[in-house]
Order: sequence, then C-alpha cells, then structure tokens
Amino acid sequence: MEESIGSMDGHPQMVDFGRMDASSEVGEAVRQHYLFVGLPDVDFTALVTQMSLRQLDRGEILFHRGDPSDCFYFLDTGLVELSLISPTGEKKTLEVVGPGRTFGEAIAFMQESRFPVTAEALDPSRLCRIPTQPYVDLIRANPDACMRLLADVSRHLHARVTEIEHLTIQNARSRLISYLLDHIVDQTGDDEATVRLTLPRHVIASRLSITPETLSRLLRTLTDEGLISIEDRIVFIHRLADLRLYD
Amino acid sequence: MEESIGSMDGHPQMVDFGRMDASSEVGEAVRQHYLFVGLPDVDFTALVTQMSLRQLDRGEILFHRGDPSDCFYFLDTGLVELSLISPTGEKKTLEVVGPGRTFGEAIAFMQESRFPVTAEALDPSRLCRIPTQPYVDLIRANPDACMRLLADVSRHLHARVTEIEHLTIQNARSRLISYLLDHIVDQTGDDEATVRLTLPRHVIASRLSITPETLSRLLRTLTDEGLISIEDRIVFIHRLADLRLYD
DNA sequence: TTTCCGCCTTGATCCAGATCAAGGGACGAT
DNA sequence: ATCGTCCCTTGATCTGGATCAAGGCGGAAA
Repeated sequence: MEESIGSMDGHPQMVDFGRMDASSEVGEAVRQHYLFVGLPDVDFTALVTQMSLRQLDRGEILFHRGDPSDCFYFLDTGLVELSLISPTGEKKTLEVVGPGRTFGEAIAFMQESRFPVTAEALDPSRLCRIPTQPYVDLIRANPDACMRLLADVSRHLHARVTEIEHLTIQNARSRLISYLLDHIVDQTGDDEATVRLTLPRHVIASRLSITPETLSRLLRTLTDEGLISIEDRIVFIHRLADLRLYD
Repeated sequence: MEESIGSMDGHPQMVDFGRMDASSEVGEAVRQHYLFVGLPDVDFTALVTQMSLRQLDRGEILFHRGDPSDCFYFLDTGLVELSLISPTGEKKTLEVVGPGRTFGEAIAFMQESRFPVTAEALDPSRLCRIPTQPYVDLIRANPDACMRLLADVSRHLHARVTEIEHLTIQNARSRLISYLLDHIVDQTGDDEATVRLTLPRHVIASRLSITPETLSRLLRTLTDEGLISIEDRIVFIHRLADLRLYD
C-alpha cells in the first residue's frame, strides 16, 4: 500500500503525455480492440483526438473505488490490478488486466456513475484514457458497436456471477484448482499440462480470496499428493484428470 | 428441493397460456417497464405477439443454470428466486425478483448464451416470456432503448461487484446489517426504523450466504445488544446510528 | 381433536482458513 | 561482503461460521 517516492503533488504521479494520434503505435492497438473495430474511420479518428496517454509507475493508483467515472482505459503495456479495498485496508483483487484489454467501460453507462473498483499498476504501465461521453455518442449511432458493447458488459457480468459461485459454493482448494486449470499454457500429453504463474503469489492469493499463507499451504498439499510439482513460477500438472475431479 | 406433486410430464409443470395481447393487463405492465417504455407503439405491438404467458406453481423451476437462453422474463405476479446450485446440492440465492421486474435479460446478448443461474418460483407466479432475438432486433434500431439496456446491465454488474465485496471483505454480521438497512420500509424518528422480512428466513440466509442457524443466532445477538427487536416478520431498529457503524 | 410437517430456534461440537510468529532465500544498494 | 527488504514458506494457534442434533410452534389435513 505504499506510494512510490517522488512526485506527491496533487493529482499524483500520473504522467499525461497529452493528445494521441490514430496512426501512433498505441492508436493502432486501440483501433484493433473489439470495442472500436466496428467504428468508421472518420469516427475513430475524431474520437482519438479526445483520448490521452498515461504512464503509471509500479504501485501507482489510477483511480479509487468511488471516484466519479467519466472515462475508461485501454492498457497498452504493463499490468493493472482491479480490486476492492475495505475501510480497514484489506484488499480483494477482482481482476488483473493485461496489455490489449480495456477496463472501466462496463460501468460507465449509468447516470452519475462511479468506479466500483480501485485500479493500481502492478508494473510500470502505459494506458490510453478514453472519455466515455464521446464514445457513447458514437456508439449511439452505431448499432453494431452498441451490440458488441452490450455483449462485453454481459460477459463481465457473467464473470462476476461465476466469481460469486466460486466464493460461495467452492472452497479454497477448488478455487485454486480452477485457477490453475484456467491458466494452462501448455497441454503436454494426455494427462499433463503446464501453468505459468505470471503474477506474484500474494496477488494470486487475493484473486482467490485467500491469504498468501493458505495459498502456499494448498500448493504444498497438491504437490505432496503428487498432483502437481512446482519450479519457481512454473507449475507442472501431472494428473490432469484427477485434478479436474475437484473443480 | 422438492418438485410439486402432479404433472411430471416432459418439460414440466409450466403452463403456457399462449400468445399475449398488448392491451391485456400484463401487456400494459410490460409496456411500463423501462426496457420497453422507449419503444414506438408499432414495434411494441409487434413484439407482444412474440411473447407468451407462463404460470408457475410454488417450487417449480423455470430454467436451470446452463440451459440455453433465447429469452428473458417479466414477472407480473409472484416471486422468483435466482440462485446458484452446486453439484452437491447446496444453493446460493443471488437475488429474489418481485413483480414488475425482468430477469435473464442481462446475459442474453452473448453469442451462444446460457442462463448463468437457476430460476425457481418461491410463490405461485405469472410471468411473461420475451424471446431475445426479436427484442434485440428492435433495440438495434433504437439507440435510446439500447442505452437503457446498457445501463440496466451495468447496474446488474455493479450489484454483483457489491455482492463480491460483501462476501470477501465483510463478515456475516455486517452482511445481515447491510441487508436490514437495505430493506427499511419506514424511517420512524431519528434513530429508529422498521424492516419487513418479506422472505422466509432460509431464503434470506441463502441470500446472505450463511446458514439459517447462523441467521437466527445473529438476529438474537443484535436483539440481545438492544439494537433491534423482532416481532414475527417485522424488525424494529432501535439504534440506527449504532447499527450503521458496522456496515 | 390429533397428527404431521414445514419453518425456526437453540445448544454442542467441529473445521477450514485466518492470524500470529518466525525464519529463509533472492536481489539490489552501499 | 553486509545489509535491508521483499516475497515466500512453515509452524502454532485461534475463530467465525458450518454441521449435527434436538426440540418448539403454528397451520393444514384427517
């Protein structure tokens, strides 16, 4: 929960590199995103003039839960954590967003909307800030884009329902197993697979709503049972079928 | 988890009263709903011909989690519970829907969509079944309606995020207090209020992700502390400010 | 009336996961 | 090298809420 040392002035360490350019590298990347891919060139070009670039250091907060939201973000490079933070400081990670994804768009369409989560950079990150209103004005005239946005928000909703299911009718062990199965990078052979733990352990723990200690113990248990083995950040699943029995 | 005795034939006890009428009582009620109020008369009238009425007995299941979803529902009278049910039979109530509300619309806009929850009638209920595709075709041509729908789904999403917050960074006592505060019907005086527990205790418990035993004990604790008193289904809050301290 | 059953309460016990406490190892700064 | 300082693991203990078990009560059926 620390602040990076240095610039503590007012609205803090965020560097705003000002206006964007549709032909810039980031502009191209945003253009590919499914929330924009359906827009006519003229509209997109006009929209880009409203966007701005932001650079975040590791540990910097982009916005807090409850802040008024008049924009959403496209993450170009880096890693951003979306979390809930209690008055007493405990944190629950809802999601970790990687490059090429947007966040904050799903709740921008309510009157008087506020961010329901806090966004913090886990790594140095480059983002593109997209003001909601101009975007809304465009999609209002673009039924296809509107439908895609609708599907996008529905997908978010569905993910949250699944999360609630995991929290209420699964236990910590099952949640970890689901997490591992969801992050398989390599299905080597019938009953084996590889998972890369790209996030720090404590972030994974928060994502699973457990403590780092419990995560550590659960991984150890699975290892002792011969279901997996671990080398640094790589998990080898040895008995995929057995593991799935608990999902 | 019982089935009502009687008609166990195929797709079960649901009675389909066939096509609807825009000038019927139910038709008028649907018309008022914010998902339809913006539609031109012609469109709505055309849409109504695609709707159908359903009657559910208490305990009947309207759809299960995982069923393909090509429609959503408007509840005219009765009470419908939306829940998650684990393989081992435990149930987590997500929401209880009352008359005048729709459900199932929020996830209908994904390709190959399935209901993420199970819907069961807690009371005898009359519903209107609205096929998704015709509705989507209409709102595609109606930006205002589309925006309202977007706001609706966003609201659902926001509610689920709040639910996750309650599950992860609040404890059972706080969740109960939040529930009570959310259901105040009468703010009598400065520091007093009344809550009507319209749902059976075990449904409230499931809504709060606790067991009925725990709910009972928590209510007793709050009573012993002089914060509330209970008469049957009415809860009198005596020290509203104190109660809020735990929210 | 009695009997039954669904719904709730209360008590006793249990357990998954949190909390508290104590290292260990990797890595960067001096 | 020698510090810190993260980040992770392991052990010991605690606890919120679940589970198991036993009534109580009110309403509907007989």
